Amino acid sequence: MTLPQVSSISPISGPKQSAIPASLHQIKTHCATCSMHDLCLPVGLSEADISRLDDIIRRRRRIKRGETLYRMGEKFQYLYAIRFGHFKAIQVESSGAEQITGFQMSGELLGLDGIATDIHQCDAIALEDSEVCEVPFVQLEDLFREIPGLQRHFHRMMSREITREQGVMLLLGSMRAEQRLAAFLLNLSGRYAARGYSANRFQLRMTREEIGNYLGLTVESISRLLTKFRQQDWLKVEQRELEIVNHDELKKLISGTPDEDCSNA
Amino acid sequence: MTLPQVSSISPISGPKQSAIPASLHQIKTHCATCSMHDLCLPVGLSEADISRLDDIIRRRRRIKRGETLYRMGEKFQYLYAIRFGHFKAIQVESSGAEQITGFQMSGELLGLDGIATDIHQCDAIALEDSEVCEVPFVQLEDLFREIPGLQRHFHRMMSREITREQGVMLLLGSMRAEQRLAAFLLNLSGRYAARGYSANRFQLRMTREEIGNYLGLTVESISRLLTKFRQQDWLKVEQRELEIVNHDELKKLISGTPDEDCSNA
DNA sequence: CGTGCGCTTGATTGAGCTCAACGCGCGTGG
DNA sequence: CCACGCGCGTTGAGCTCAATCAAGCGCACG
Repeated sequence: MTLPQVSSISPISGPKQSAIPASLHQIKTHCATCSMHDLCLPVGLSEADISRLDDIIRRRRRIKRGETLYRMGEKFQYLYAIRFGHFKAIQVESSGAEQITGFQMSGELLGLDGIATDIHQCDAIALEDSEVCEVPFVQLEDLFREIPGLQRHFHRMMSREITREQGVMLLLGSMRAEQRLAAFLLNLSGRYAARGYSANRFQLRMTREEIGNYLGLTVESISRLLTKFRQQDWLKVEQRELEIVNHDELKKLISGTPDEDCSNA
Repeated sequence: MTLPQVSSISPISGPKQSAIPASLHQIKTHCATCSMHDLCLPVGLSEADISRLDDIIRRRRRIKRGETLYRMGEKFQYLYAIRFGHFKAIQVESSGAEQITGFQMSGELLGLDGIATDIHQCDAIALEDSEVCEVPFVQLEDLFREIPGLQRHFHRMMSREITREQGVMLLLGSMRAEQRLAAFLLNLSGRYAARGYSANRFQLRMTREEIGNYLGLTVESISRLLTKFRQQDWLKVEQRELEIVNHDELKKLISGTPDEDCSNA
């Protein structure tokens, strides 16, 4: 029940907890002081508007590692903005096969899959102890009518999710194993960079199994590829600790067509 | 240069052109009389509200087979509601590799990928002579503030696009070739059924090449699989003409895990 | 101190790719 | 009118990349 340890993730620009009385912290969520502020919210939103948003976000939820935030088939009521932590979203097929459709991190939104039918279409599971803001969607939609900038921002976030998934389709549909893993690692790298963390050193929050599942590969393949990348001095890997040593080679690998000869044919 | 043969797709409930003066047809789009009405619009929208929507849709566009509706990199301004016809959306990679991320048909929306950055992220190409309504997005967002039901409906459509893509990720990430094709055919079947066409007999609007690209397989694989399905009497195929004979076997194939023994282990 | 999970590595297999040839229908031009 | 080329589809043969199967290691945790 303590305050989230925002300091532990140490964004480049730390929260400015300036003049807000401590007592208020317990009843308001304070988007204004959230470190993920500028990922969740449009730039230039007024103090007053932020406060109105705060007003409808009545609850924060802590989700421990391995726990589910919501499950497929449950009624959809809330969107969740991740304050800190990591999640995976998984789709379970009738046969029982699981497919991870995404890994979400702080500043990203969970629950968009539920809007279509008012029923969640996938499970969201915490990869580590995490915290989310619970945003009642009906009230959020009401607020859109009063804060056009917020509406626009929300549409952008949904659209970004659509294009993100299109990128994954490209990956799954037309890349070979090496390329998939390289693309995955660079994607993580970029997202950490956008959050003010190192683009080159970070911790994998998911197992090899989960990476493989996401990329349409097996654990063994992931393991072998990581070994290979390490041997080529493109990365350093030790358990979950990862360092990207040769960003460029990984990039080349992705865009490099199987037939390299087309460069000066 | 002839008119698209709307009659050839013969929806169950044809447009009711009742009492509207012919002259008006040229300046208004008339969602009310569009046969895709109930796919595009929320149920229970008032006449007045529909008319307001009509007012912002100033243009219909005809797109001939093979022409692009919009291209990656172009400025995003409009959403497009397909009145009739079929499109494919393709993502082009830096290396030049193409990936088809979806096939859209009448009553579906195109352009959602552009909202995030105001730049289209993929190409939309007509698979046959088609017609779309051009909806200026900025004005549509304004309208959302005044017609909550329309806002809600739009959010549902975006969310449906997200879950649709998640389904494709499941397909690409964890299904074998047979299952992918079966899932694809049943998906088409369901969508035609929802439009009042036959669920079991329809025409493929795309080449084998395009199907393969979409499913992460080669033309040859698609061809072989179609032959196989035909030999098992699950389908009849002749050129683009397709009839699903054994719906159930196809369904079983999809959900059937490779190891069948887990049913009563 | 065992037990299990996550990870790695090796050996083998096989699904789907690649390459190649061919057929068919259709439009185009001689 | 036929010849030709071309796009689309089919089929076969061989190969390859990643899956599967199998074994073992190390660390965390009861």
